[in-house]
Amino acid sequence: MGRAPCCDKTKVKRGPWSPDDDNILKNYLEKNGTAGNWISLPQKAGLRRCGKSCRLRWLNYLRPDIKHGGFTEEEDNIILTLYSQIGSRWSVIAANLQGRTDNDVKNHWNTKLKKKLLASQNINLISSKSFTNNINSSDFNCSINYYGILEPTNSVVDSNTFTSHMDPNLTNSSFQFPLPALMEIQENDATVQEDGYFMDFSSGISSSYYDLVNDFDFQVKFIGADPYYSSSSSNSTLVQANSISDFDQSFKGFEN
DNA sequence: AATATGCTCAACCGCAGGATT
DNA sequence: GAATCCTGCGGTTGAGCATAT
Repeated sequence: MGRAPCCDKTKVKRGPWSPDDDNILKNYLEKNGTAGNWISLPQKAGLRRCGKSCRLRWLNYLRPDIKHGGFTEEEDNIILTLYSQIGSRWSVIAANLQGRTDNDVKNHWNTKLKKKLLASQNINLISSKSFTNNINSSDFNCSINYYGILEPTNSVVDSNTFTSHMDPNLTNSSFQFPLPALMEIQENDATVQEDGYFMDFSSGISSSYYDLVNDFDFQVKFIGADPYYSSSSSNSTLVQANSISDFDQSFKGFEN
């Protein structure tokens, strides 16, 4: 049995808000506030709307301090910087922009900034730098080198994010850098219990999970533009492998 | 002018987690 | 400590508009 719905969908109005609905909600909130309960608010205010819908309408549109209209260059830069640091934590990013909501920032990112970033990557790839990360702990020793192969390209990788998750019980590393379409990954002397690797080419995100039983030493190369790339996320391709040989098999065709 | 395609953004959904009972 | 309620969040959807063919 699933979770009970927050309201009876057959008895509430859905879809776009009318100016009348907006006025009722705005007037009620200005007089009474939420009284700490959005769920009962629509009934008290005389609105045939779900409480969650009222909350969203107020926070994203009706609040007096909301800034409507296009984003400035400065705001774009803040979003790009924060996204590169913390990823899609839109509420945190929005909190750094006066009068912007998480929904606004998210929409702006999805429709404008992502494309802007990708366009800039195609130029910046020429100046990509190699990336090295070393992780050490008493039980775990792993050296990872990521080499960006510096070559201009028109191919697009749909993210600038490459994330590697170490065994969370020991250490955890997450880092991001411009992901070149041509790159070489070399991983040596990691200790593995359960091999699990996946690459999601629609997002450009790759993860590898390490545990602690078997030693291994391997090198993975994928060279060439990503043939799995699709501009539509609904057509995303997930390549999954349970072993290094499976993983290598998945990359046949990348290699020269 | 008609139709197809792409883009934007408001709104919805389900889930996680904190608060309350 | 368990169950329930409520809020806040990020992902997704789809109507309406703009642009291309």
